[in-house]
Amino acid sequence: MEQFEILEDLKKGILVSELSSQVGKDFHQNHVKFLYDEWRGNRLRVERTWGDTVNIPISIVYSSSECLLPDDFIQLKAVENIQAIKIATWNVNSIRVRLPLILSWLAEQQPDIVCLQETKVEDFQFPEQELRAVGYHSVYHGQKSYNGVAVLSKLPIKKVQYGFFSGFDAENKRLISVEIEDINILNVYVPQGQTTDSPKFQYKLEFLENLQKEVFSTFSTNDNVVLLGDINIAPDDRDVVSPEEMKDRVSFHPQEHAFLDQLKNWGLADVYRNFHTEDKLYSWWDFRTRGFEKNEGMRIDHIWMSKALANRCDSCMIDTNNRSQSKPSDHAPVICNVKV
DNA sequence: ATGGTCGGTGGCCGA
Repeated sequence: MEQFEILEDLKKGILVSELSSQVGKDFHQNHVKFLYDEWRGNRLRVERTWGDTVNIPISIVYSSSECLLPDDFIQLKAVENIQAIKIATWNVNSIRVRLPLILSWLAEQQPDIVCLQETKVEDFQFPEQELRAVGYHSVYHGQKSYNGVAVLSKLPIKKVQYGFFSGFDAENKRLISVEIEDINILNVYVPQGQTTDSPKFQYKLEFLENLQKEVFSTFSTNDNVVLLGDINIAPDDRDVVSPEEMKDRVSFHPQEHAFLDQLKNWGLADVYRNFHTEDKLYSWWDFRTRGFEKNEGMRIDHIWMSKALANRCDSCMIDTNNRSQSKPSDHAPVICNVKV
């Protein structure tokens, strides 16, 4: 995306006219949209000097009636001013139905980065305008009816990777990766798997193998890596209602646990467990059995972080509040805080 | 409780 190329100039600070002539004829909608997003989100400083006689620049706060002028000096606010980055993951089970709940949740929680799964919309139907109006950039990778992943961010998104680097499973939109600040995030919706005797379970295992390859071959253990999303695996006995009943079943199968062990061995940590060690703390509850009312569910939505990042993470919680509101998702958001 | 409830689609599927 073209706007990433102007980030360095914007960090140093530049006149709108200079930026425009530097970029040349490619200075079009994308750049302008990006600048206004940053300004609206209070991440862009706009200094205006009126005429030649009065040389004291005035800081212009965004409003819907304001425009950027050629003589405005603009600068992205320094990263040092941000003390922490709040990152969330949430399987929303249709972004169209969930949008009102998502908007009220964004206003309440003010996360910096939100990774969504099961958006269930094609890209042309993604509610980009509504999210931009409340200060979020979005990148999305969707399809009709099923799957679909997206990342919302208050901070500029430096790079986007749609799907697997290898091209695996291109027809299912279950993975989107982004680079924001110094953090590489892989947002994934792992296949559910149905039952262990189903071909869908074989697909799940194949998907996990490819996901592992994606992480291990793209990054080194020293990189700031976050693998998060609807992982569709309950890691241990504490994460299901009955370990005995779940033994060898889908979402609790030894082959799925082997995948999580490999993540651990490579150097990733399920950060939720750094802060909460009790059992029966779930992130998903079955609609059909009215699981939420009985607190019968599974903890299948996780945030896995490489060592350096996990050390910067000072909290992680499952936000069950909005699960009690009208039209909830069957998943609750998982939110963590990463110090800068 | 081997059902139940959601969401999306198009005349049943996936979770």
